[in-house]
Amino acid sequence: MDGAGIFKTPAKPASIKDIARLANVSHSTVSRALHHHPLVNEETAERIRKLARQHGYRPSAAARSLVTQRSYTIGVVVTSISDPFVAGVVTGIEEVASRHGFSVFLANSNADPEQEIRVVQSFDERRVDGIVVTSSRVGALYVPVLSRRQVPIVLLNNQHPSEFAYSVVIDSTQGSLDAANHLIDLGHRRIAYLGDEFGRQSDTERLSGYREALTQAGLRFNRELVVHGDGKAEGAIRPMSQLLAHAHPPTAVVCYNDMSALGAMHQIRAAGLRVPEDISITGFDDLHISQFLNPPLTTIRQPMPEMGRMAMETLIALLSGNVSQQNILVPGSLIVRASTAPPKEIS
Amino acid sequence: MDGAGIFKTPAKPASIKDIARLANVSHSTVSRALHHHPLVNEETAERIRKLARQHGYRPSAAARSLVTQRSYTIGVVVTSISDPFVAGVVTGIEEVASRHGFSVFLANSNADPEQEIRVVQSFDERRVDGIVVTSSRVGALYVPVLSRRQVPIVLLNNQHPSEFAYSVVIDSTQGSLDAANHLIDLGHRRIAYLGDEFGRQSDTERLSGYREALTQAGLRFNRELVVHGDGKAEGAIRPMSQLLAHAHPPTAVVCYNDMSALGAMHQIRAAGLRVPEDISITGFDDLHISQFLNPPLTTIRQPMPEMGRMAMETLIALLSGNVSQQNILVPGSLIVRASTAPPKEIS
DNA sequence: GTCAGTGCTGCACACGTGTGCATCACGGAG
DNA sequence: CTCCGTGATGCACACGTGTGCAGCACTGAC
Repeated sequence: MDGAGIFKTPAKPASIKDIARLANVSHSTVSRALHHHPLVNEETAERIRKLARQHGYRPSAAARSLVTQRSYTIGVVVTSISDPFVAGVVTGIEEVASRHGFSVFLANSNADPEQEIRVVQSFDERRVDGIVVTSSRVGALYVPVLSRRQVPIVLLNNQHPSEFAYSVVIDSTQGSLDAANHLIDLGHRRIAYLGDEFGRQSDTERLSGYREALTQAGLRFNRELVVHGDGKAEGAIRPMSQLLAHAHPPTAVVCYNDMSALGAMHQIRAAGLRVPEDISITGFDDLHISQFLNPPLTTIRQPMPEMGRMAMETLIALLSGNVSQQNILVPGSLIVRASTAPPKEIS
Repeated sequence: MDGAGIFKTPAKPASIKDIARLANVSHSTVSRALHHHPLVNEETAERIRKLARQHGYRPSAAARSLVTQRSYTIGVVVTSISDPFVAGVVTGIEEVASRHGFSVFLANSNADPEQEIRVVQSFDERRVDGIVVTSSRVGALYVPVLSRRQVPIVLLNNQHPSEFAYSVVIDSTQGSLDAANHLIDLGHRRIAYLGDEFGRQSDTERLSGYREALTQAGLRFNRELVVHGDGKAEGAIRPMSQLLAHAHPPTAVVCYNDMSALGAMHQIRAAGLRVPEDISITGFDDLHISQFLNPPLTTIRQPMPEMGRMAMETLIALLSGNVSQQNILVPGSLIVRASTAPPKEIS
């Protein structure tokens, strides 16, 4: 917050002028030599480059970006990097960014609007060339920044889809429908949905996918079988025990994501029941750990790094002036594992 | 890699001179007004600040850092942000950094020396005020940067501890000793160690902690019960099946970390055995998911965000010229859960 | 009326880099 | 010898901000 205080002065790095002095030329010539400008004599250029190498000269990105009006940095806002889904996405973003010479600023918002404002302000001062936002719940805050400077913003699995032009989004509806259909195919008739009360857009879509599957199969939609957690494992405990306390508990649960599924399974075991013998469970994400769970989790895979890559590539396309597909809808894929099985009895 | 190409020019943000023109003063006065310099008339200062607010003026960090010789950025190098341990640490780092007005550059090295060099070079060009490195295997690469510029570097759970002055490290030896002692107290006599072939320093320490526990308990150390994975779940499959194929399989396994334990448990079940009835398992880290596993994992907790916070606070202390404790050894704590139990029979 | 003091403001430079334009040396053609 | 083209280099400015120092207007004391 303050950043003030007495600072120990580090050794000043070599500047372009230092190299120029050593080579007995002007700093312009050094600049051109390092950029392989054709107008510089090849011999002197090589001599300059050698000197620069020897003295470990690194051009100051700050000075350069001051004149070029381009920082070659992007800002990434996430709710929490501890969220494994987010981490997977950021991996993809960073990979593409680094390959194209961009550095990435990472900032957590903790889903706190005030913090999110501060983050955007700092990105603004840093003059980032673009911004990627994952799973934000406060999309509206970006409008001022977007309109004042023309910084391209790409939203990834955002909760306010219509607000912005560019986005990468998983097909939640279809994924959830696939998960529910899988359970129906196995013979389940009483299927619950365990959602995320904070997942404004995605929760709505996943709920409607689940609902559509029921409708298509001629099953009636039961409000009592819809409960909500917070998208985390611990948050699934209460809603799951709520389902278990029901007079006719479900034989299967479609969970908002893998972490919710993890918490749900934990609570099912705590109640002395087994997965999938007593209750089948599906997740959403296919986190790396999900295949190693006991039982391994049936889920809808989101290609997280790939989605991150797409977001960053969209950003780069925008920065290059290329027209880019505005809204990318990414299909999920059903991964069947051992957490789902036919129900014990016809209920 | 290139970063070149035709760029769409975004709207140029308001500069300090624009505000100066609007306020009919020189840019110096604007600068002073915004910094609440006492020599500026309070009325005009307020007028200037209002104008700046209205026009959404944000000072350019690049220009500022050019003259102040301070970027208020730090670089964080990690092997992979997808690693949940790393993500936990970065959360702590980012929290403290943001609170002190620092922005953080995040870069993955993928444990690739070449990539790590590129990362350090880019941090160098960005003139970061400090660097945090987590779990690096290639510490020696930082020496050139460290010596040329005087950029403070803090290493977190690094594998080359003696190379640098400042570090935050978990007490691996004691943690591993605690885990092994816990198993011995439960009555286990044939205890295996499943390590990480890449964890140069930490693996050595955890192995020696395990070994010391055996010695103290009067148990003989058996080379055949020491196997190595790669610190990831899938990497634990092969060494674990190796242990299971042994003529006298162990009744308990001390694992290098939670992810290895996850893979080991998976393989144990694949062999038709149960945890903890047939084999007890301990981990190291206490990842967020570990409490929700089936069975919940007994492990040594590393306070990941806290360690990240300590690393960043060390950095800030160094930047403020305060002397700081050079090497912080963080104690782990044994968390007993259901993956450990007394052995079935006396072996 | 002069002078010192005070309160405020602008000038001018610095930070490190990129680049349009002028300049310079040189060589060849007329 | 003059003229002009060519290849290489430097000058000078710009980018946006911070700051030492000079300078201004005004006030009050003598």
